[in-house]
Amino acid sequence: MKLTSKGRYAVMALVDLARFDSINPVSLRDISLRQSISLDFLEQIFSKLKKNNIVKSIRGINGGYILNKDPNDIKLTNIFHAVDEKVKTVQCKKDSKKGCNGKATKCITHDLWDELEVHINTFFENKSLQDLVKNNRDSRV
Amino acid sequence: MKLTSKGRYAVMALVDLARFDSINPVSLRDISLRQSISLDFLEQIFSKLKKNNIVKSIRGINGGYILNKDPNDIKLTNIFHAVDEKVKTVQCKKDSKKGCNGKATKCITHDLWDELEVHINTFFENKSLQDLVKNNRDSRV
DNA sequence: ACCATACCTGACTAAAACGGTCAAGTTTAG
DNA sequence: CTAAACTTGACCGTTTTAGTCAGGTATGGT
Ligand code: FES
Ligand code: FES
Repeated sequence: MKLTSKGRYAVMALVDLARFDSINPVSLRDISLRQSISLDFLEQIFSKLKKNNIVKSIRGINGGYILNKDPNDIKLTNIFHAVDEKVKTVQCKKDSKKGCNGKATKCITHDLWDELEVHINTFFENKSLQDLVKNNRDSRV
Repeated sequence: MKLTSKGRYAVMALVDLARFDSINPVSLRDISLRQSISLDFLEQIFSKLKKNNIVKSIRGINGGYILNKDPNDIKLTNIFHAVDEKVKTVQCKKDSKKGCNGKATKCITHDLWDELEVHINTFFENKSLQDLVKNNRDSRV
């Protein structure tokens, strides 16, 4: 299971973006300053977000990024997937017939981790960017 | 968030132990062989489990470990806590007034991670060792 | 035309975490 | 008295993390 800074920052940056992009594109510099995230790191992250069609870029002066979809249609799952944070709790390869112990049968705890995986993914699938923006409406930076 | 081999092995080993400890203490050697876990690593893990009163040790020949509580009373939460796998999704210190960004206010995604933390912990609190043993009754190694 | 702004790309790296191993015990049953 | 099993703590190679650095390229405002 992975939940690292990359994923955390991705979500943070997108919430920021969603709140400010209504008028103009938002530059990474602004996000960097507002959220205290390294600019270089943000560029790395947004490169991936762009490849996954979550944001669009506008180059040149006054350029920046804008969302490529409705915030309601951007689920946390999508974001994590874009930045390669996989919620993977089982150790074995899902399709393989072998267990994580190298034996022919699944290990003694396989079902448990699988259940947990579903549990967590459900959480991420039910949360959209819009939900997060809504919760932050009153506490503007 | 952490979910590493140590936690996984701890659960795996305890399920194994729970299934075999009815008659005699179970030696780590046996668990090691049955579950394909390094013996040295198991010793490290069981040392912690013992400190947290989850298992008892019986020294000498024919010794081994036995559970220190009813399998129904051993929740996964307890196991993870014992081996220092903390389900910690927020980045900031909970009690601190400062956010993970160093600012005075909580970061824009703090509530989200907090909610996730509760979501996962609930899962672990509702699962006991007994539940896992039950599910493996039919598929004996 | 120019140039500042902002996106874009890839290589690089210090530090931490992971997944153990190794060594040197101590305790107890048989 | 000795072998089996627990006990403790140091150690370490590899991988991942969380960025940094260095150089681009595109574009629009003046
Ligand atoms: S996690 Fe799938 S076999 Fe162990
Ligand atoms: S996670 Fe608590 S302030 Fe960011």
